[in-house]
Amino acid sequence: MPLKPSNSIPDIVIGRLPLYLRALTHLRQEGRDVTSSHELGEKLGISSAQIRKDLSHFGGFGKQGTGYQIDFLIDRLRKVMQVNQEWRVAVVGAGHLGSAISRYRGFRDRGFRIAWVFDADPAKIGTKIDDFIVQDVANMQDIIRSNKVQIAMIAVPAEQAQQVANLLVEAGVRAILNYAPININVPPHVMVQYIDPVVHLQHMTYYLLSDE
Amino acid sequence: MPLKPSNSIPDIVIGRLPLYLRALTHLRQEGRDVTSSHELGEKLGISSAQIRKDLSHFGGFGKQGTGYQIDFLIDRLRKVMQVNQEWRVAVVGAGHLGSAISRYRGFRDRGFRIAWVFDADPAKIGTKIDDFIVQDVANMQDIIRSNKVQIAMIAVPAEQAQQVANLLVEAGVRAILNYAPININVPPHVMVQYIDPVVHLQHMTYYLLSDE
DNA sequence: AACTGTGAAGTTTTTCACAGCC
DNA sequence: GGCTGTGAAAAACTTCACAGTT
Repeated sequence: MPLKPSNSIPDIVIGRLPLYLRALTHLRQEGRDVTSSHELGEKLGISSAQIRKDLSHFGGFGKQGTGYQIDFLIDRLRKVMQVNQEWRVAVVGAGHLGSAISRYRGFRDRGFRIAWVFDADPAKIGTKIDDFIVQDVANMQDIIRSNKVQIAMIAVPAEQAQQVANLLVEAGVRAILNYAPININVPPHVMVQYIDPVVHLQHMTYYLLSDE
Repeated sequence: MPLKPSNSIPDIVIGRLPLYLRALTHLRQEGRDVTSSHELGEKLGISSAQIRKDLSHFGGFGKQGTGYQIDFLIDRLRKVMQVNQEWRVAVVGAGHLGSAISRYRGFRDRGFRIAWVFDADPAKIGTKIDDFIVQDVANMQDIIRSNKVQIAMIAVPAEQAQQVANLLVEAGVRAILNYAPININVPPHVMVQYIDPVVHLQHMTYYLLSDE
Protein backbone atom coordinates (compact mmCIF):
# COMPACT_ATOMS: atom_id res chain seq x y z
CA MET A 1 0.00 0.00 0.00
CA PRO A 2 2.61 2.59 0.89
CA LEU A 3 3.66 4.95 -1.87
CA LYS A 4 7.27 4.70 -0.79
CA PRO A 5 7.98 1.10 0.16
CA SER A 6 9.25 2.52 3.42
CA ASN A 7 10.37 5.91 4.62
CA SER A 8 10.84 4.84 8.18
CA ILE A 9 7.49 4.47 9.90
CA PRO A 10 5.98 1.03 9.35
CA ASP A 11 2.84 0.97 7.25
CA ILE A 12 1.11 -1.16 9.86
CA VAL A 13 1.47 1.75 12.26
CA ILE A 14 -0.01 4.18 9.72
CA GLY A 15 -2.94 1.83 9.33
CA ARG A 16 -3.80 2.13 13.01
CA LEU A 17 -3.75 5.92 13.13
CA PRO A 18 -7.25 6.27 11.64
CA LEU A 19 -8.56 3.99 14.40
CA TYR A 20 -6.95 6.15 17.05
CA LEU A 21 -8.38 9.26 15.48
CA ARG A 22 -11.84 7.76 15.33
CA ALA A 23 -11.80 6.69 18.96
CA LEU A 24 -10.45 10.06 20.09
CA THR A 25 -13.20 11.86 18.22
CA HIS A 26 -15.81 9.80 20.03
CA LEU A 27 -14.20 10.52 23.38
CA ARG A 28 -14.29 14.21 22.64
CA GLN A 29 -17.94 13.98 21.64
CA GLU A 30 -18.57 12.55 25.07
CA GLY A 31 -17.06 15.70 26.49
CA ARG A 32 -13.77 14.18 27.60
CA ASP A 33 -10.59 16.26 27.61
CA VAL A 34 -7.87 13.79 28.48
CA THR A 35 -7.31 10.09 27.90
CA SER A 36 -4.58 7.48 28.37
CA SER A 37 -2.98 4.81 26.25
CA HIS A 38 -4.67 2.31 28.53
CA GLU A 39 -8.15 3.69 27.97
CA LEU A 40 -7.66 3.99 24.22
CA GLY A 41 -6.33 0.46 24.13
CA GLU A 42 -9.36 -0.89 25.97
CA LYS A 43 -11.68 0.74 23.49
CA LEU A 44 -9.79 -0.57 20.51
CA GLY A 45 -8.63 -3.95 21.71
CA ILE A 46 -5.00 -2.94 21.33
CA SER A 47 -2.34 -3.00 24.05
CA SER A 48 -1.44 0.26 25.70
CA ALA A 49 2.24 -0.30 24.96
CA GLN A 50 1.51 -0.51 21.28
CA ILE A 51 -0.44 2.71 21.28
CA ARG A 52 2.36 4.53 23.09
CA LYS A 53 4.94 3.13 20.72
CA ASP A 54 2.88 4.00 17.65
CA LEU A 55 2.31 7.57 18.75
CA SER A 56 5.93 8.02 19.76
CA HIS A 57 6.93 7.75 16.12
CA PHE A 58 5.49 11.19 15.58
CA GLY A 59 6.74 12.93 18.69
CA GLY A 60 5.89 13.10 22.34
CA PHE A 61 2.19 13.79 22.30
CA GLY A 62 1.47 12.77 25.87
CA LYS A 63 2.35 13.94 29.37
CA GLN A 64 3.74 11.57 31.94
CA GLY A 65 1.40 11.10 34.84
CA THR A 66 -1.45 12.70 32.92
CA GLY A 67 -2.00 11.06 29.56
CA TYR A 68 -2.97 12.60 26.25
CA GLN A 69 -4.82 15.86 25.71
CA ILE A 70 -7.56 14.73 23.34
CA ASP A 71 -7.91 17.91 21.29
CA PHE A 72 -4.19 18.19 20.87
CA LEU A 73 -3.77 14.58 19.84
CA ILE A 74 -6.64 14.78 17.35
CA ASP A 75 -5.06 17.83 15.82
CA ARG A 76 -1.69 16.18 15.49
CA LEU A 77 -3.02 12.95 14.05
CA ARG A 78 -5.06 14.88 11.52
CA LYS A 79 -1.94 16.66 10.39
CA VAL A 80 0.08 13.48 10.25
CA MET A 81 -2.55 11.81 8.08
CA GLN A 82 -3.14 15.01 6.14
CA VAL A 83 -6.85 15.02 6.85
CA ASN A 84 -6.72 18.54 8.24
CA GLN A 85 -7.76 19.43 4.70
CA GLU A 86 -10.65 18.32 2.53
CA TRP A 87 -9.87 15.77 -0.16
CA ARG A 88 -12.22 15.72 -3.12
CA VAL A 89 -13.18 12.20 -4.08
CA ALA A 90 -14.69 10.75 -7.23
CA VAL A 91 -17.13 7.84 -7.07
CA VAL A 92 -17.46 5.59 -10.09
CA GLY A 93 -20.71 3.65 -10.26
CA ALA A 94 -24.14 5.03 -9.42
CA GLY A 95 -25.90 1.76 -8.63
CA HIS A 96 -27.28 0.92 -5.21
CA LEU A 97 -23.85 0.88 -3.61
CA GLY A 98 -22.46 3.92 -5.39
CA SER A 99 -25.58 5.87 -4.48
CA ALA A 100 -25.38 4.84 -0.84
CA ILE A 101 -21.72 5.89 -0.71
CA SER A 102 -22.48 9.20 -2.37
CA ARG A 103 -25.26 9.95 0.06
CA TYR A 104 -23.29 9.00 3.13
CA ARG A 105 -22.83 12.01 5.39
CA GLY A 106 -19.90 10.63 7.32
CA PHE A 107 -17.07 11.56 4.98
CA ARG A 108 -17.22 15.30 5.35
CA ASP A 109 -16.02 15.79 8.88
CA ARG A 110 -13.26 13.23 8.50
CA GLY A 111 -11.44 14.86 5.63
CA PHE A 112 -13.28 13.83 2.46
CA ARG A 113 -15.90 15.25 0.18
CA ILE A 114 -17.56 13.26 -2.57
CA ALA A 115 -17.41 15.71 -5.41
CA TRP A 116 -18.36 13.68 -8.49
CA VAL A 117 -20.30 10.54 -9.30
CA PHE A 118 -19.82 8.81 -12.64
CA ASP A 119 -21.69 6.09 -14.45
CA ALA A 120 -21.79 4.66 -17.96
CA ASP A 121 -25.51 3.87 -17.99
CA PRO A 122 -27.42 6.45 -20.09
CA ALA A 123 -30.43 5.87 -17.83
CA LYS A 124 -28.42 7.08 -14.84
CA ILE A 125 -26.41 9.90 -16.41
CA GLY A 126 -28.01 13.23 -15.60
CA THR A 127 -30.10 11.92 -12.72
CA LYS A 128 -29.63 13.44 -9.30
CA ILE A 129 -28.22 11.82 -6.16
CA ASP A 130 -28.73 14.36 -3.43
CA ASP A 131 -26.85 17.38 -4.76
CA PHE A 132 -24.87 15.68 -7.48
CA ILE A 133 -25.76 15.05 -11.04
CA VAL A 134 -24.46 11.72 -12.24
CA GLN A 135 -21.79 12.37 -14.85
CA ASP A 136 -20.98 10.38 -17.96
CA VAL A 137 -17.90 8.20 -17.54
CA ALA A 138 -16.86 9.49 -20.95
CA ASN A 139 -16.08 12.83 -19.31
CA MET A 140 -14.41 11.30 -16.27
CA GLN A 141 -10.80 11.62 -17.31
CA ASP A 142 -11.18 15.27 -18.26
CA ILE A 143 -12.88 16.12 -14.99
CA ILE A 144 -10.31 14.23 -12.92
CA ARG A 145 -7.43 15.80 -14.74
CA SER A 146 -8.67 19.36 -14.66
CA ASN A 147 -9.60 19.10 -10.98
CA LYS A 148 -6.46 17.19 -10.03
CA VAL A 149 -8.51 14.53 -8.26
CA GLN A 150 -6.21 12.16 -6.39
CA ILE A 151 -8.72 9.79 -4.79
CA ALA A 152 -11.47 7.65 -6.28
CA MET A 153 -13.83 4.94 -5.14
CA ILE A 154 -14.85 2.14 -7.45
CA ALA A 155 -18.40 0.84 -7.05
CA VAL A 156 -19.01 -0.95 -10.33
CA PRO A 157 -19.48 -4.66 -11.05
CA ALA A 158 -16.32 -6.77 -10.76
CA GLU A 159 -16.10 -7.23 -14.53
CA GLN A 160 -15.63 -3.52 -15.09
CA ALA A 161 -13.42 -2.69 -12.14
CA GLN A 162 -10.06 -3.18 -13.88
CA GLN A 163 -11.11 -1.10 -16.85
CA VAL A 164 -12.31 1.70 -14.59
CA ALA A 165 -9.10 1.52 -12.58
CA ASN A 166 -7.09 1.88 -15.78
CA LEU A 167 -8.96 5.03 -16.70
CA LEU A 168 -8.53 6.48 -13.23
CA VAL A 169 -4.81 5.78 -13.12
CA GLU A 170 -4.30 7.22 -16.56
CA ALA A 171 -6.08 10.39 -15.48
CA GLY A 172 -3.79 10.80 -12.50
CA VAL A 173 -5.61 9.23 -9.56
CA ARG A 174 -3.21 8.11 -6.84
CA ALA A 175 -5.42 6.32 -4.34
CA ILE A 176 -8.27 3.93 -5.07
CA LEU A 177 -10.76 2.40 -2.72
CA ASN A 178 -12.19 -0.58 -4.54
CA TYR A 179 -15.59 -1.96 -3.50
CA ALA A 180 -15.67 -4.46 -6.35
CA PRO A 181 -14.79 -7.96 -5.15
CA ILE A 182 -11.78 -8.37 -7.39
CA ASN A 183 -8.09 -7.57 -7.25
CA ILE A 184 -7.00 -4.85 -9.62
CA ASN A 185 -3.56 -4.17 -11.04
CA VAL A 186 -2.14 -0.70 -10.88
CA PRO A 187 1.33 0.78 -11.25
CA PRO A 188 3.43 1.00 -8.09
CA HIS A 189 2.83 4.70 -7.57
CA VAL A 190 -0.91 4.09 -7.11
CA MET A 191 -2.36 2.73 -3.86
CA VAL A 192 -5.36 0.44 -3.71
CA GLN A 193 -7.39 -0.61 -0.73
CA TYR A 194 -10.29 -3.01 -0.80
CA ILE A 195 -13.68 -3.24 0.82
CA ASP A 196 -15.32 -6.62 0.47
CA PRO A 197 -17.77 -7.62 3.17
CA VAL A 198 -17.64 -11.26 2.15
CA VAL A 199 -13.94 -11.41 2.96
CA HIS A 200 -14.74 -10.38 6.53
CA LEU A 201 -17.64 -12.78 6.80
CA GLN A 202 -15.61 -15.71 5.52
CA HIS A 203 -12.85 -14.85 7.93
CA MET A 204 -15.32 -15.18 10.76
CA THR A 205 -17.14 -18.31 9.62
CA TYR A 206 -13.87 -20.20 9.95
CA TYR A 207 -14.33 -19.90 13.71
CA LEU A 208 -18.09 -20.48 13.88
CA LEU A 209 -19.77 -23.74 14.69
CA SER A 210 -21.37 -25.10 11.57
CA ASP A 211 -25.01 -24.30 10.98
CA GLU A 212 -25.97 -27.68 9.64
CA MET B 1 -11.19 -11.71 16.22
CA PRO B 2 -10.69 -15.45 16.58
CA LEU B 3 -13.19 -17.28 18.74
CA LYS B 4 -10.45 -19.36 20.28
CA PRO B 5 -7.47 -17.10 20.93
CA SER B 6 -5.49 -19.66 19.02
CA ASN B 7 -5.94 -23.28 18.08
CA SER B 8 -2.79 -23.48 16.10
CA ILE B 9 -3.26 -21.77 12.75
CA PRO B 10 -2.48 -18.06 12.96
CA ASP B 11 -5.46 -15.77 12.48
CA ILE B 12 -3.53 -13.74 9.94
CA VAL B 13 -3.42 -16.84 7.76
CA ILE B 14 -7.17 -17.36 8.10
CA GLY B 15 -7.66 -13.77 7.04
CA ARG B 16 -5.93 -14.42 3.73
CA LEU B 17 -7.93 -17.50 2.82
CA PRO B 18 -10.92 -15.49 1.57
CA LEU B 19 -8.58 -13.61 -0.77
CA TYR B 20 -7.22 -16.84 -2.15
CA LEU B 21 -10.72 -18.17 -2.63
CA ARG B 22 -11.81 -15.02 -4.42
CA ALA B 23 -8.85 -15.05 -6.80
CA LEU B 24 -9.31 -18.75 -7.50
CA THR B 25 -12.95 -18.22 -8.34
CA HIS B 26 -12.01 -15.58 -10.87
CA LEU B 27 -9.42 -17.84 -12.43
CA ARG B 28 -12.01 -20.55 -12.80
CA GLN B 29 -14.43 -18.11 -14.39
CA GLU B 30 -11.76 -17.44 -16.97
CA GLY B 31 -11.81 -21.13 -17.75
CA ARG B 32 -8.54 -22.02 -16.09
CA ASP B 33 -8.02 -25.45 -14.52
CA VAL B 34 -4.66 -25.20 -12.81
CA THR B 35 -2.66 -22.43 -11.18
CA SER B 36 0.53 -21.98 -9.18
CA SER B 37 1.51 -20.22 -5.99
CA HIS B 38 3.49 -17.86 -8.16
CA GLU B 39 0.52 -16.88 -10.34
CA LEU B 40 -1.80 -16.47 -7.36
CA GLY B 41 0.82 -14.38 -5.63
CA GLU B 42 1.16 -12.07 -8.63
CA LYS B 43 -2.56 -11.47 -8.68
CA LEU B 44 -2.73 -10.76 -4.98
CA GLY B 45 0.54 -8.99 -4.36
CA ILE B 46 1.63 -11.73 -1.97
CA SER B 47 4.80 -13.82 -2.22
CA SER B 48 4.49 -17.31 -3.60
CA ALA B 49 6.27 -18.71 -0.54
CA GLN B 50 3.65 -17.25 1.71
CA ILE B 51 0.83 -18.74 -0.27
CA ARG B 52 2.43 -22.17 -0.18
CA LYS B 53 3.06 -21.90 3.53
CA ASP B 54 -0.46 -20.72 4.25
CA LEU B 55 -2.05 -23.51 2.26
CA SER B 56 0.25 -26.12 3.75
CA HIS B 57 -1.40 -25.56 7.14
CA PHE B 58 -4.42 -27.39 5.83
CA GLY B 59 -2.72 -30.22 3.99
CA GLY B 60 -0.95 -30.76 0.72
CA PHE B 61 -3.33 -29.24 -1.78
CA GLY B 62 -0.85 -28.91 -4.62
CA LYS B 63 1.14 -31.21 -6.85
CA GLN B 64 4.87 -30.75 -7.26
CA GLY B 65 5.76 -29.85 -10.80
CA THR B 66 2.14 -29.03 -11.62
CA GLY B 67 0.65 -26.56 -9.18
CA TYR B 68 -2.84 -26.42 -7.74
CA GLN B 69 -5.98 -27.86 -9.29
CA ILE B 70 -8.30 -24.87 -9.09
CA ASP B 71 -11.57 -26.72 -8.54
CA PHE B 72 -10.04 -28.90 -5.91
CA LEU B 73 -8.46 -26.00 -4.05
CA ILE B 74 -11.69 -23.97 -4.14
CA ASP B 75 -13.53 -26.92 -2.71
CA ARG B 76 -11.04 -27.39 0.09
CA LEU B 77 -10.87 -23.73 1.02
CA ARG B 78 -14.64 -23.55 1.09
CA LYS B 79 -14.72 -26.42 3.52
CA VAL B 80 -11.96 -24.97 5.68
CA MET B 81 -13.82 -21.67 5.94
CA GLN B 82 -17.16 -23.45 6.23
CA VAL B 83 -18.65 -21.58 3.31
CA ASN B 84 -19.65 -24.79 1.58
CA GLN B 85 -22.96 -24.09 3.28
CA GLU B 86 -25.27 -21.09 3.25
CA TRP B 87 -25.16 -18.85 6.30
CA ARG B 88 -28.29 -16.82 6.95
CA VAL B 89 -27.45 -13.26 7.84
CA ALA B 90 -29.48 -10.52 9.50
CA VAL B 91 -29.05 -6.89 8.48
CA VAL B 92 -29.92 -4.20 10.99
CA GLY B 93 -30.67 -0.82 9.48
CA ALA B 94 -32.69 -0.21 6.34
CA GLY B 95 -31.29 3.18 5.39
CA HIS B 96 -29.36 3.81 2.19
CA LEU B 97 -26.49 1.59 3.26
CA GLY B 98 -28.60 -1.21 4.74
CA SER B 99 -30.73 -1.25 1.61
CA ALA B 100 -27.70 -1.38 -0.68
CA ILE B 101 -26.29 -4.27 1.35
CA SER B 102 -29.59 -6.11 1.29
CA ARG B 103 -29.92 -5.75 -2.44
CA TYR B 104 -26.36 -6.78 -3.18
CA ARG B 105 -26.32 -9.98 -5.24
CA GLY B 106 -22.78 -10.94 -4.42
CA PHE B 107 -23.32 -12.71 -1.11
CA ARG B 108 -25.22 -15.68 -2.36
CA ASP B 109 -22.59 -17.58 -4.28
CA ARG B 110 -19.97 -16.98 -1.62
CA GLY B 111 -21.76 -18.61 1.28
CA PHE B 112 -24.19 -16.04 2.64
CA ARG B 113 -27.85 -15.18 2.28
CA ILE B 114 -29.38 -12.03 3.67
CA ALA B 115 -32.51 -13.41 5.27
CA TRP B 116 -33.85 -10.54 7.37
CA VAL B 117 -33.66 -6.76 7.44
CA PHE B 118 -34.59 -4.87 10.58
CA ASP B 119 -35.22 -1.23 11.33
CA ALA B 120 -36.74 0.79 14.16
CA ASP B 121 -38.30 3.48 11.97
CA PRO B 122 -42.08 2.96 11.65
CA ALA B 123 -41.88 4.57 8.21
CA LYS B 124 -39.57 1.79 7.05
CA ILE B 125 -41.08 -1.20 8.82
CA GLY B 126 -43.26 -3.17 6.44
CA THR B 127 -41.78 -1.64 3.30
CA LYS B 128 -40.17 -3.91 0.74
CA ILE B 129 -36.51 -4.12 -0.25
CA ASP B 130 -36.44 -6.51 -3.16
CA ASP B 131 -37.99 -9.65 -1.69
CA PHE B 132 -37.75 -8.75 1.98
CA ILE B 133 -40.17 -6.93 4.14
CA VAL B 134 -38.39 -4.70 6.63
CA GLN B 135 -39.02 -6.10 10.10
CA ASP B 136 -39.50 -4.24 13.35
CA VAL B 137 -36.39 -4.30 15.54
CA ALA B 138 -38.73 -5.11 18.39
CA ASN B 139 -39.11 -8.60 16.93
CA MET B 140 -35.43 -9.00 16.14
CA GLN B 141 -34.37 -11.02 19.14
CA ASP B 142 -37.23 -13.50 18.75
CA ILE B 143 -36.49 -14.00 15.09
CA ILE B 144 -32.75 -14.39 15.65
CA ARG B 145 -33.27 -16.84 18.47
CA SER B 146 -35.84 -19.00 16.79
CA ASN B 147 -33.84 -19.14 13.57
CA LYS B 148 -30.49 -19.57 15.34
CA VAL B 149 -28.97 -16.72 13.35
CA GLN B 150 -25.24 -16.54 14.02
CA ILE B 151 -24.21 -13.63 11.79
CA ALA B 152 -25.44 -10.05 11.60
CA MET B 153 -24.45 -6.85 9.86
CA ILE B 154 -24.92 -3.50 11.55
CA ALA B 155 -25.82 -0.59 9.26
CA VAL B 156 -27.26 1.93 11.69
CA PRO B 157 -25.91 5.33 12.77
CA ALA B 158 -22.88 5.20 15.09
CA GLU B 159 -24.92 6.31 18.09
CA GLN B 160 -27.11 3.23 17.94
CA ALA B 161 -24.50 0.66 17.02
CA GLN B 162 -23.57 -0.42 20.55
CA GLN B 163 -27.18 -0.80 21.57
CA VAL B 164 -27.93 -2.89 18.49
CA ALA B 165 -24.84 -5.00 19.14
CA ASN B 166 -26.03 -5.66 22.68
CA LEU B 167 -29.37 -6.92 21.41
CA LEU B 168 -27.71 -9.12 18.81
CA VAL B 169 -25.29 -10.65 21.29
CA GLU B 170 -28.03 -11.27 23.80
CA ALA B 171 -30.03 -13.06 21.14
CA GLY B 172 -27.14 -15.37 20.34
CA VAL B 173 -25.34 -13.80 17.39
CA ARG B 174 -21.71 -14.89 17.21
CA ALA B 175 -20.26 -12.81 14.38
CA ILE B 176 -20.92 -9.14 13.64
CA LEU B 177 -19.88 -7.08 10.67
CA ASN B 178 -20.14 -3.49 11.77
CA TYR B 179 -20.51 -0.76 9.15
CA ALA B 180 -20.98 1.95 11.76
CA PRO B 181 -17.80 3.98 12.27
CA ILE B 182 -17.41 3.16 15.93
CA ASN B 183 -15.84 0.43 18.01
CA ILE B 184 -18.28 -1.76 19.80
CA ASN B 185 -17.75 -3.88 22.89
CA VAL B 186 -18.84 -7.47 22.89
CA PRO B 187 -18.07 -10.49 25.05
CA PRO B 188 -15.04 -12.56 24.06
CA HIS B 189 -17.09 -15.31 22.43
CA VAL B 190 -18.41 -12.86 19.83
CA MET B 191 -16.34 -11.74 16.85
CA VAL B 192 -16.57 -8.28 15.33
CA GLN B 193 -15.14 -7.01 12.09
CA TYR B 194 -15.39 -3.46 10.83
CA ILE B 195 -16.00 -1.80 7.52
CA ASP B 196 -15.20 1.90 7.54
CA PRO B 197 -14.20 3.41 4.22
CA VAL B 198 -12.76 6.49 5.91
CA VAL B 199 -10.20 4.36 7.73
CA HIS B 200 -8.90 3.16 4.37
CA LEU B 201 -8.93 6.63 2.88
CA GLN B 202 -7.05 8.15 5.80
CA HIS B 203 -4.52 5.35 5.62
CA MET B 204 -3.82 6.33 2.03
CA THR B 205 -3.79 10.12 2.44
CA TYR B 206 -0.80 9.75 4.74
CA TYR B 207 1.21 8.89 1.63
CA LEU B 208 -0.34 11.40 -0.77
CA LEU B 209 1.09 14.77 -1.67
CA SER B 210 -1.01 17.43 -0.09
CA ASP B 211 -3.76 18.96 -2.20
CA GLU B 212 -3.27 22.50 -1.08
C1' DA C 1 11.82 -28.22 -16.08
C1' DA C 2 8.42 -26.76 -13.07
C1' DC C 3 6.51 -26.57 -8.93
C1' DT C 4 5.23 -27.78 -3.96
C1' DG C 5 6.11 -28.21 0.99
C1' DT C 6 9.05 -26.97 4.68
C1' DG C 7 12.86 -26.40 8.05
C1' DA C 8 15.94 -22.66 8.94
C1' DA C 9 17.10 -17.84 8.64
C1' DG C 10 15.78 -13.32 8.57
C1' DT C 11 12.72 -9.54 9.42
C1' DT C 12 9.01 -7.22 11.47
C1' DT C 13 5.92 -6.43 15.07
C1' DT C 14 4.51 -6.68 19.74
C1' DT C 15 5.20 -6.86 24.52
C1' DC C 16 7.93 -6.19 28.58
C1' DA C 17 9.59 -3.53 32.06
C1' DC C 18 11.35 0.41 33.88
C1' DA C 19 13.54 5.18 34.11
C1' DG C 20 11.77 9.60 34.25
C1' DC C 21 8.23 13.00 34.92
C1' DC C 22 3.81 15.11 36.64
C1' DG D 1 0.30 6.98 42.13
C1' DG D 2 -0.29 7.29 37.50
C1' DC D 3 1.29 7.64 33.14
C1' DT D 4 4.52 8.29 29.03
C1' DG D 5 8.38 7.05 26.08
C1' DT D 6 11.64 3.60 24.95
C1' DG D 7 15.48 0.31 24.77
C1' DA D 8 15.67 -4.67 25.13
C1' DA D 9 13.43 -9.14 24.84
C1' DA D 10 10.06 -11.98 23.00
C1' DA D 11 6.89 -13.41 19.69
C1' DA D 12 5.00 -13.54 15.27
C1' DC D 13 5.39 -13.47 10.59
C1' DT D 14 7.73 -13.70 6.08
C1' DT D 15 11.23 -15.09 3.04
C1' DC D 16 14.88 -18.12 1.69
C1' DA D 17 16.49 -21.97 -0.36
C1' DC D 18 16.36 -26.51 -1.44
C1' DA D 19 15.03 -31.55 -1.13
C1' DG D 20 11.65 -34.07 -3.20
C1' DT D 21 7.99 -35.09 -6.63
C1' DT D 22 5.68 -35.06 -11.10
